[in-house]
Amino acid sequence: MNIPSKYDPASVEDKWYSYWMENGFFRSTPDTREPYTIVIPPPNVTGVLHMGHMLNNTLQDVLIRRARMQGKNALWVPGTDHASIATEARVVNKLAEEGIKKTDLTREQFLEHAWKWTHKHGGIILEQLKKLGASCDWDRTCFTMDEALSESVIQVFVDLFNKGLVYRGVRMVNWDPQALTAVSDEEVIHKEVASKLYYLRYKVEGEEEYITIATTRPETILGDTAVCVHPEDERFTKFHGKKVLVPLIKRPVPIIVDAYVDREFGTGALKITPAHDINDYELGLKHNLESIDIFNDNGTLNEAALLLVGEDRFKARKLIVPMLEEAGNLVKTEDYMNKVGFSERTDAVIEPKLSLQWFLKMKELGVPALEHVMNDDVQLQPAKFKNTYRHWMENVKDWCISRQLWWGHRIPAYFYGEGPNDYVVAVSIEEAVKLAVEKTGKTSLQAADLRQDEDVLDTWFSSWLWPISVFDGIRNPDNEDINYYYPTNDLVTAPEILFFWVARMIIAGYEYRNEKPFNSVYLTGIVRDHQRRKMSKSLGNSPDPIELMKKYSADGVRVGMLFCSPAGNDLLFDEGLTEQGRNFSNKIWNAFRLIKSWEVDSQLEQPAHSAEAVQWFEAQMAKAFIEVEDQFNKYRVSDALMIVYKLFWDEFSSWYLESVKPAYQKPIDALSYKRTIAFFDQLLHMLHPFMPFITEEIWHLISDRAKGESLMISAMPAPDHYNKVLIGQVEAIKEVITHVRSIRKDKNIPPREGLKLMVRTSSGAAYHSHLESVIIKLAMLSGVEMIQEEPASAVSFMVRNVEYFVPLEGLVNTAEEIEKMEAELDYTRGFLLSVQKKMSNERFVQHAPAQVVEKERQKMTDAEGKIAALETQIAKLKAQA
RNA sequence: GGGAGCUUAGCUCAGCUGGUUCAGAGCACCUGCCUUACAAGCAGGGGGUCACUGGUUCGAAUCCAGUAGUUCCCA
Repeated sequence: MNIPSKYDPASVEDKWYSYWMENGFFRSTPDTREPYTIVIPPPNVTGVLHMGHMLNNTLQDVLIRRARMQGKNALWVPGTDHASIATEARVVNKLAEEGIKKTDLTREQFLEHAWKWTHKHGGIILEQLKKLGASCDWDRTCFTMDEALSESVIQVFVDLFNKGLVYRGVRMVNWDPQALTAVSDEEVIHKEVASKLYYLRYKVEGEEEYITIATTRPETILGDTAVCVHPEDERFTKFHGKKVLVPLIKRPVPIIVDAYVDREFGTGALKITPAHDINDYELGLKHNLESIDIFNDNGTLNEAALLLVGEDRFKARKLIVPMLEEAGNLVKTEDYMNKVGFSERTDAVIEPKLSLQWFLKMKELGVPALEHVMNDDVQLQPAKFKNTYRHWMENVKDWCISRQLWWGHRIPAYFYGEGPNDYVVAVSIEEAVKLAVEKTGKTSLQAADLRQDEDVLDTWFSSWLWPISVFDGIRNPDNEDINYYYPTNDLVTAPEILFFWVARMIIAGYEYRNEKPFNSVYLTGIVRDHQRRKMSKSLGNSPDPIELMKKYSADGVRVGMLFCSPAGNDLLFDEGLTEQGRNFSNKIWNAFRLIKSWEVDSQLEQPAHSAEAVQWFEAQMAKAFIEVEDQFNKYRVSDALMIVYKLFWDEFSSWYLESVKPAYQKPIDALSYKRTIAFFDQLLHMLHPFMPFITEEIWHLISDRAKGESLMISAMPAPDHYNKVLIGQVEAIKEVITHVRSIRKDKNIPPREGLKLMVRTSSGAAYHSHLESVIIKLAMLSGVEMIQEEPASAVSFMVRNVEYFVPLEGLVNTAEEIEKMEAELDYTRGFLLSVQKKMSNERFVQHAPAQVVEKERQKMTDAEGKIAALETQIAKLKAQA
């Protein structure tokens, strides 16, 4: 058979993905098995795959494939999120390119465009996930704006409203003047910005005195309604109860006193603009100040500003400074670093703004969600995030759930009049008419008389139901799916959305199922480049995942991602790691090629070295299975992979295969062949969750398989014990072999030239003679001989107190040998001294556990034996010289 | 300003309830090999006062306190 020496993934990956799909291996329906469920964190419907998705979904696929092979009924539910702000922004941009303004369209027309866009681009990302090998049940693909999910959202809103938890109110919100919508606190990103601090003096009314304040936003003075000083600040006592004139517009405003003012900052006097600063707003409420809103929704100044009407806020800032200077109000300007809030979605500077919004009361709802995370009913992996979580939940604020957008779930509130409370909340307009009639007594009210709220709900208000709504558990709370699959097992997501999403899902879970949505949350790190910069489109430092998979194969990229992804730590992605992943594929491929090239001779007896190697590898592999299981239980997927990687590369390829490998063009015995194939088969099982494609390919090539058989649905071996003693013995003979190889290299002896190894045991040290034939084979020896007297002219070494000699006539440099041994003797003496010191310390012998003391005693006798052996050898060598 | 975390080899990180699995892994590096499975490879090898200072202890990378640097979250 002629198999190429390089594995070619391109021809393999699509073939097996189709095979899996055709056979319905990804599908799941409730049955009597234990379920294992993951719901995907739904990516934005119009998004494209980035490195964060790659990491996230690789992890999910590893978990789900492993669970499936462990005999669980594994279900991974895929889907997408409508992402109102992001998607609407894209649609607006696209329309703008076509010369269409959103304001020219009706809501219905705009939504038509948005749906078209969604259908065109939606699902691209899901197709990309298939390339990665994601074993989702695609028949269950959900979208947050599917009918069932939308109805669930509306039903929940109505329910929460009826429970008195949803309310409408005027609040200071984070206004995005570009998207023209309020955004939640969590969607505001604070960044340090170099700006200026302007010192402005306000004339005291009726006097020739001035109060100087400092501000970074001079344009907002037009909305000032007070100046505030600290009550105990003596500099200002004389002004208490007086008024100052706002510069330029000369509006008299009161000087108020409040301990809120930081006397040390700026001048110790603070201008108060309740409409445009959250702290000022609070003070305004406390002191009954007027609130003057000087901005339009798009960030330009309105009539209330009196000056610079129609100018953008940043232009107004530039323009007002010279005006203030001319009027004699500008005292000085300083450079200043301050934190400014930016919109996560549009990057516009957030404007604090008073507006009428819908809110959800969070305090009460949050109680079980906090409790069940703190007591580990819901486990955060890694647990360090519990602190952060608690901090947030203990300080949770009401959630502003309305957005001034069209793309999303429209708020089901229907107004029948102009009053602030002239509305009803209902799941449908028919229901709303009924309620409105009831509420008003006006039996003549009809659907046409009602006007639905224009706003839509925050996207997270639908995704917080995701683990329930994908199983239709809101509308049909007792259906078979939700009863079987919920709560789900693991959620894999980024810590950045711990509060946006994870916390709220937990809240919704307890509110609507009286049960957690998932057992564990695996928080992945952020994918960064090797300079620790976050990977982003704007920096251009993110590789295209699809290109990466083309270059290094899906398996290679999966392995590359996992190599650098300890849970909760950011990962520094490096293309070198995907290369390592690809190289690993190749290694597996070549091991397969080797085995496949063997010819079997059933007449042949199994050689001793093969029998020994088989026994040993069986133990070594069982050990690895047990360790992998342990790592998975700790969600240390990266470490689990490393165990498999080393098992395959070092133990299996470098030690085991080299031991059983027949000489060139010689056949192998049937028993060794059979065992080797069986080992390979098990290794493929172990590897499959990480590298599904190459393992499936080889699994089909290595033995005859029936139609419809697949590695992905075959059972994962689960040994529960292994021969620890044997593994320890093999570790010792590996050292022996390495020593011999090293001597060979030092002395430049070609591999063909057989060396003789002599062994001397004393003081009870054990030489593992049953493993001798492995030593002979791998160290390429001509023979092994047990001796009493050390031979003349030999290089020697010690492994675990057994002395080994390689006689090398004419090649031994006696002086060098002596030097080497004396160095080792020195070290061992020092070591012995430190142990003796410990043993002669009575407090150690008394306080330390007996086991520890016993170990120390053993070390002492070992070292003593070693010293004795070295001393006699050195003496002998010296006598010769 | 408040809170949390991190600091171990050139890089990325393991080291759980203090004691030979204690100074480890992978990559990178150095040396020699195109040895018929694999140069995307094989064999051999060199790297670290465990940030600093003090404390607890018979014993500290590990526990405690402080210092410095660094990252993140919240305001």
